[in-house]
Amino acid sequence: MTVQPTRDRRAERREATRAEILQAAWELAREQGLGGLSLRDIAAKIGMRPPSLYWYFDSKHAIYDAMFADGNRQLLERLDAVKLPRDPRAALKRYLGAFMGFALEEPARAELLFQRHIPGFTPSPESYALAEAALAGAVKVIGEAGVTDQGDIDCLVAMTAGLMDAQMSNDPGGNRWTRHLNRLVDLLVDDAITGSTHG
Amino acid sequence: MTVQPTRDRRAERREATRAEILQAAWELAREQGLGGLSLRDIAAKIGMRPPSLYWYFDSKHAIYDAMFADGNRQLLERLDAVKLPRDPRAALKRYLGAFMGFALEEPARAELLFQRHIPGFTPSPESYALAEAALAGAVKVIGEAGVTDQGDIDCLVAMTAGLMDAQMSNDPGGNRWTRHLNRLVDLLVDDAITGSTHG
DNA sequence: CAGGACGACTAACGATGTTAGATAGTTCGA
DNA sequence: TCGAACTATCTAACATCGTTAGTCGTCCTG
Repeated sequence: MTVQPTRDRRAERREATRAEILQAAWELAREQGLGGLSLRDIAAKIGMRPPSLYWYFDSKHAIYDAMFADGNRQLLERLDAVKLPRDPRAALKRYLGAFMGFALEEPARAELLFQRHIPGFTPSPESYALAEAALAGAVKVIGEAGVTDQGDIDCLVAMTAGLMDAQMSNDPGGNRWTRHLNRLVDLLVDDAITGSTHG
Repeated sequence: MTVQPTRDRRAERREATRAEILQAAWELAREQGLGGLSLRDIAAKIGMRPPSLYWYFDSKHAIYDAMFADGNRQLLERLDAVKLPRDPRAALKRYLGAFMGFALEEPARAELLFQRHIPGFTPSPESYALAEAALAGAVKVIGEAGVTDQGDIDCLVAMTAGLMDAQMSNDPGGNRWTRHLNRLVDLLVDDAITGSTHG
């Protein structure tokens, strides 16, 4: 009976190269925008020829998909690390604020995760599940703040996304829109709560 | 002394061909999405070879730019035609509702006008001025409803865009998000007004 | 040690936007 | 009226892109 190797060095190496490709892709996306990402540049950055990338990814979209999953994992990690105040309302503000901070700190990442910017790209179900997990986290905090009606939740989410989008598009690096987050959260949550008690 | 021609038939013909190109572009954008637009398809649709398009437009981006201007003119026309109720608040709701209706009735057009979807495309100053004119119209109606603070205006605009974006992305053809427009308008306008009177 | 999986390569394809250059047809001034 | 200039189209070609096919050495394994 042969001794089972405790590590699969080949798989480790393969995974390491995959990670290297993704890292190069992220760097290039940061440098020259998400749309200007080319397989040739990625390959060049890690000392490869473009076709070799196909050993690790099925297509360019597969790379985008891996980046999408990657970004959402970063988001989940960030949101998990947020220290939430006891007060549910304050917790909600902190949570959504962290979300916005995450989105704004890396435009290319936000472009991939929150805007539909790559023509023809749709996240795979597995990757999209990560995005839904992040949304589910938000819904949980929203619920703890007393907002449970789906319509009210939709409003909160859309409003947050609207602020984030306007901020990214029109005033990146500033706070012209983000500064209104807390006020709008109060407004919507108050209205949702009083509305629900009235039946 | 020569008789001045009352019409420049050549210029008319040229302008007609330009319009024909744009119409073909719109049709293709509707059929196969804004991103899937190719000069070859446009040329084929009007019985031309791709390079001939360059006699009428400097580049593919120039075609996008003309479409952007075109779409914004449609928007301005639509908004101008809206019959506004006397009541300023109702007028605002009607106005923003018309805006949303316009955006949702043709996804490809909305994609071009309101989302940043074409990599590397930025509207020319002249075309962008049209977009700003549309926004100025909204600001006017918002002001007549009693909202004059820039922050409050930003909130209203971002909220409307957020609803529209969510609606287009997640439930095209439905009203899951748009149905909240009037309620949110009331909410924001009320808050803006009471806030301003408090100094 | 032999065979197969791994991991890279070169060559090439089809599609894209775009440029260069030739060529008809049209207009207009000398 | 004739030739020059402009208009409007074409063909040929290029660079770039994502992608596929086929090849070759290397490493692990049975």
